[in-house]
Formats: sequence, structure tokens, C-alpha cells
Amino acid sequence: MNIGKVSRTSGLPPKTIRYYEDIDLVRPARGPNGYRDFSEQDAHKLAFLGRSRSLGFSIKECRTLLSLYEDRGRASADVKAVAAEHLERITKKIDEIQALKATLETLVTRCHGDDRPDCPILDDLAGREVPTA
Amino acid sequence: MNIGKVSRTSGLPPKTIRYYEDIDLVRPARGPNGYRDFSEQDAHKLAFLGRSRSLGFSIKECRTLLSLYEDRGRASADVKAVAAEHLERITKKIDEIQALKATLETLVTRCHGDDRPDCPILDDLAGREVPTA
DNA sequence: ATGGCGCTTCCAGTCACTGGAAGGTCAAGA
DNA sequence: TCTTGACCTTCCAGTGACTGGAAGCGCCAT
Repeated sequence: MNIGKVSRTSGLPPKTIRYYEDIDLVRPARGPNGYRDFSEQDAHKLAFLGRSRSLGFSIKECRTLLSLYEDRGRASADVKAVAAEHLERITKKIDEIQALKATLETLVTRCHGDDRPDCPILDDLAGREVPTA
Repeated sequence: MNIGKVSRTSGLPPKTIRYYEDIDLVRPARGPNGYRDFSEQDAHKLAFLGRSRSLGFSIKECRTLLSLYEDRGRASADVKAVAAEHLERITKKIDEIQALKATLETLVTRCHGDDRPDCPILDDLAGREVPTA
């Protein structure tokens, strides 16, 4: 399977697939013309990677997940640990970003948004006190 | 004011401040010894930048915000537009990341997490069908 | 004058790609 | 047969927003 085909089936851009080979996530065979020749297994692996990445796992975590995936005797607890840690990070991130949103919402609401130059958003960014409530 | 002092007052690491000079966000004067010499205004600007960045504005947006901040005659509507757009992005991001969290939570809950090798998390990553409910 | 901190520049690395140039390969159509 | 155009290759460089580290100055106190 050429890179174009596996790109279509996995949903990953060719550039990304080449990059994944570069960092040793996949090791496709080569045809006599120098073209990469992906096996079904390679295609599966790439789809797995795409899905993992889209769930926000880092490349490093993907590497772990992939090795667990390929280890027939792995303990599901090991996988769960990686996923749970990731879940915790995500949860924290959501909290942070929601606090951010609240702040921004307050600011946007308070700004009258007209031709006048006085603007609570800039006031806040400049560190001036703006009551929260 | 030396870089160390302004770093303390603005909360930004010296490296970041030098970087901000590099990309022309600040233009501190120089003393006869070659040291950067930050004015109160510079310090203010850096604090403004720190606050904007911590609210998740990109450097590009910070540049816009900063120019609006320094433009005595700006219309608050212009500022509101930048902030509102950012708010929209944040809102979308929250939705996405929450969907992510839900998926991951389902997977983590479903994985028994013991010594056995069968694991719904890996099954999902591999693209196998896993019922959502 | 010596030690230690703070300052300088410059180069390289991070993460996960992405873009582009320069060139080889392959299959289909005129 | 020639040519077109899609597809493939490698390599280099850039993204964003820093961060780390080395080498070498300046400054102040003891």
C-alpha cells in the first residue's frame, strides 16, 4: 500500500505519516522503486495513532499505548493508568479554561463596545481593579 | 530598571522578556554597559502582556490588544471584537475537550484495570466498536 | 582581588507537525 | 512515443512561544 492509500484509510496526512516513520512509530517496508510499502498492520497502527492523537494523547503516550497494544500479555491496569492520568490532566484543563471563559465573559459583557475609548477589557489587562460581580 | 527587576514586577521570566524584545513587543532602552533599561511604561506593557497571555490570547492578538491599549482614541468596540472572537474560540474548545473527557471517562470506567489483557480502551483506540451507553 | 550574582549574546531544543523545493516514477491519453 | 499530471522521494526550513545552556562580560561586597 502506498502512502497515499494509507493516508486515505488512516485519515493522517502523508507528511504526518512520514514524520511518524522518522520518529520510529512505524517502520513500513520499501518497494524496489523506493516507495514506502505499508502492510495492513501498518495501516492499523496508523489508524490507532490517529485515534489516540485525536483523543489528545501526546506522542510519548501514544508510544506507550502502542507498545501496550502490541503486547498480547499486557495488563489492562497499565493501559487504564495512562488513560486515567490523561483524564485527570484534561479535567484540570477544563477547569482552567472555564475560569478563563468566565473572566472573559465578564469583561466582554462589561465593555459597551461602541465608539468611545474607555474599555473595561483593556483596564483589566492593564491590571486596573475591575469588580468581579 | 534592569531585566531582573522588571521580571519580578511583571512576573515574566527574563528569557521571555528578551524574547518579547526580539519580536518587537517591547523596545527597552540600553544603558552604557549594554544592559537593558526598562522604563515604568515598559514594565506596564510587560505586565499587560503577561496578563493577556495568561488569558490565552496569542502573541498576535496581544500585539493588536497592545496597539489598541496604546491608542488613546481607540473604540472599545475594536477591543470587544478581539475579546469576543477569543471567547468564541474558547467556548468551542471547551465543548471539544468536554466531549473528549466524556469519551475517555467511558473508556476508563469500562476498563476493569486488572491483570487481564483485554482492555476496552485499546479496543476503542484500535477502532473496534464499543457501545457508548 | 576574588567570589558570586546578574547581565549579555548566540545557538540549539522543545512539540508535532507543515510547507516548499527539487527531483524520480508511473499510468493514461493523444 | 511523447507528454501530462498525479504520486512518490528527500531535505531543509518554519511554526509558536518559549526554554536551556554555554561563554563571556559587569558590578558590588568582602
